[in-house]
Amino acid sequence: MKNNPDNLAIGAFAKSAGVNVETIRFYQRKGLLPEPDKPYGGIRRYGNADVARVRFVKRAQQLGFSLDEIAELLKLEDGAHCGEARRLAAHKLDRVRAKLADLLQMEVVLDALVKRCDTRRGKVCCPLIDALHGGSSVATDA
Amino acid sequence: MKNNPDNLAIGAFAKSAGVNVETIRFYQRKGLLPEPDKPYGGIRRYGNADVARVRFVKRAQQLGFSLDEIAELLKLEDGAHCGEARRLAAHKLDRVRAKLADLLQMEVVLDALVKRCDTRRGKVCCPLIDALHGGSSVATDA
DNA sequence: CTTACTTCCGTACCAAGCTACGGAGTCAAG
DNA sequence: CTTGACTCCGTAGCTTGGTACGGAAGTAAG
Ligand SMILES: [Zn+2]
Ligand SMILES: [Zn+2]
Ligand SMILES: [Zn+2]
Ligand SMILES: [Zn+2]
Repeated sequence: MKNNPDNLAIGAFAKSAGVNVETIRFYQRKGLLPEPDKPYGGIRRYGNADVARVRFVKRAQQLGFSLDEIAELLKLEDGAHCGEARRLAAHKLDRVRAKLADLLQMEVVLDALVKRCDTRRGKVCCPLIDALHGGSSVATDA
Repeated sequence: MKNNPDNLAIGAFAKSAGVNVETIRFYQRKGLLPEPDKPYGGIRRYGNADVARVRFVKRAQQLGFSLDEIAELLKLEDGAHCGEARRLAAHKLDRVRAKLADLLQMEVVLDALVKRCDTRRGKVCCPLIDALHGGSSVATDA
C-alpha cells in the first residue's frame, strides 16, 4: 500500500515528481495543484495525475513560463483550446526573443570590452573601466 | 546657485542622473554611492562626480552586472587595475553566454511548438499542451 | 505503548533592486 | 512669517519562486 503510485503521501509524491515537499505546498497555495480532501484527522493522498501535473509545470518552466502563466496553461490542459494555447506560447516566444536580443547585445559589448582590455593592458586607465565611465561606446550604439 | 551642477540637492541630482531619489538613497545604503557630509542641520549637496558614478552604475547594469559586482568595479574605478577588471568582465561574459544558450534552447523549442500548434490545429489534444504533458520532445532533447 | 518518522498548517525568511510612506526638519519665495 | 516644496531618516512593502521553522497531530514499526 505504501508504494502504490496512486496512493502517495506528500513526501513520496514530491519525490516522485522530483520536487521538494515545500514546493508542493507552495504550488497548492498558488492554486497550481489541487489539495485533495483528507479523511477526518488523516493525511492527504496523491496519485499519478498529480505527479503529471507537477511535471507539466516543470516542463513549462523550462520554456520560460512563469507560474502565473502556467496557471493559465493548466486551464487549457485538456488540449481542447489550441488557439488560446498557441496565443500564450507565441507571446512567450516574443518575450524570449526580446530577451535574447538584449543578451546578445550585452555579449557583443562585453566581448569587445574584454578584448580591448587585453590589447591595451598596462595603460593608466583600463579601457573597460573607461567605457563604463562613458569614455567609449558601451551602449546599444545603434 | 540652484542649478549649479556641482551643488545639487538630492532631487536635482537624481533627475540629473536619470534615476529616482529613492534609488539614490538605496545606492547609498548599499555603499555604491558615498553620502556627502551635511552641514549641521542642513541638507547634503552633490556634484558631477556623483552623477558620473550613478551613470557608471547604470551602464554596468546594462551589461548585466549586479549591484554587488558593480561595487567591485567601482573599487577599480581609477582604471589602474586592468587585470582585475578584465577578470570580472570575462566572468560576466561567460555567464551572459550561458544564459544566452539557455534562452536559445527555449526559443527553438517554443518556436517548434507554436508551429506545430499552427499546423495541427483542431485536433482534440493541442500538440503544444500535449508536449507539456510529456507527449513529445520538449526538453533539451540533445 | 513507545519511539521515530511524517504530515499539517501558519508564518517567516531569502535574493535583487528598488518603491513607498510617514513625520520631522530645512529652505526659498512671497 | 507663512506656505509649500523639498530633504532626512527609518522602516516597510513589492516581485518571483521557492525554503525554512516550529509545534501539534497522525502513522508505522518494534
Ligand atoms: Zn495547439
Ligand atoms: Zn577612467
Ligand atoms: Zn582593462
Ligand atoms: Zn494532452
